[in-house]
Amino acid sequence: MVSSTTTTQLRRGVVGPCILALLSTGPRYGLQLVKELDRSGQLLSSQGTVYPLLNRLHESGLVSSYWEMSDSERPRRYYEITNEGRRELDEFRNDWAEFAGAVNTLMASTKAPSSESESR
Amino acid sequence: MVSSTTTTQLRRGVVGPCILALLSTGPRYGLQLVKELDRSGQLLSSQGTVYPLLNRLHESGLVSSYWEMSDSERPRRYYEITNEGRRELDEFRNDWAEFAGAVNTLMASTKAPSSESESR
DNA sequence: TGCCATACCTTGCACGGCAAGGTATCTTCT
DNA sequence: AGAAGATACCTTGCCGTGCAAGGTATGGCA
Repeated sequence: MVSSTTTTQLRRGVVGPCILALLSTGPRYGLQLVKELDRSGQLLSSQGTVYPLLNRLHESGLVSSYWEMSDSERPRRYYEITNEGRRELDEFRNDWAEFAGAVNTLMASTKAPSSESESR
Repeated sequence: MVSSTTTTQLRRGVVGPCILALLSTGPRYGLQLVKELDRSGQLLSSQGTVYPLLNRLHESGLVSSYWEMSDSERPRRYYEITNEGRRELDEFRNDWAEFAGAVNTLMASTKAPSSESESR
């Protein structure tokens, strides 16, 4: 609040699941995730978020990783979602839907009067 | 993540605006806000969130307050939204819509295949 | 040789929600 | 009268997470 970074606060607890979501469609390496998240709207602003996060996800067993050594490119560390990761992701989708629904409801129900015909 | 309190993280940056939203329909006192938020879904779990938050909102000039002394009831401190508070609230609504939209898009676009017909 | 881009990673800060604890007053029950 | 509970206020200290800033290494290109 007040701070310029309203969205930074909103991101809390969301970036991890977003990464899981991306990984659920296929493996990626760190920088790639940064770029994709960056492109997906306001979901990320720095590498300093992603690498520690990937470590945490790894330690929690939600993702696994492997190095890909090519002799023509930088070595890359790819991450893959695990089954447990998929379970977490599903759970998040539920939590998120419920939470966002609650916020939307509150925001809508307190909105300036125009022609209310609220249900609920 | 991993922690039992996924929603706690989601609440970050949202509770303040929710309070502003409630206040935008009329003044309330602390405990009342706690109860209303509690009832509005998963938006709050403790008084320890609300009172410090109200202080911050007050210091930032987003709300004002006055004491209501009744000889038949506990003294209550009522909070009212200020014009600046309304501005903040509007801004939040935009930020939130955009952010939630980004999350929803990502979550939807990575969802299990059933019969994709993505636009965008 | 120097420089940029790509890739990895760490450190320390700041912020906000939360549990736990604390005070005071009024009512109700025994 | 004394205890218990409800209602109202408030503070303190912890913890997780995102972020800026900084740091390393290697390949390509001029």
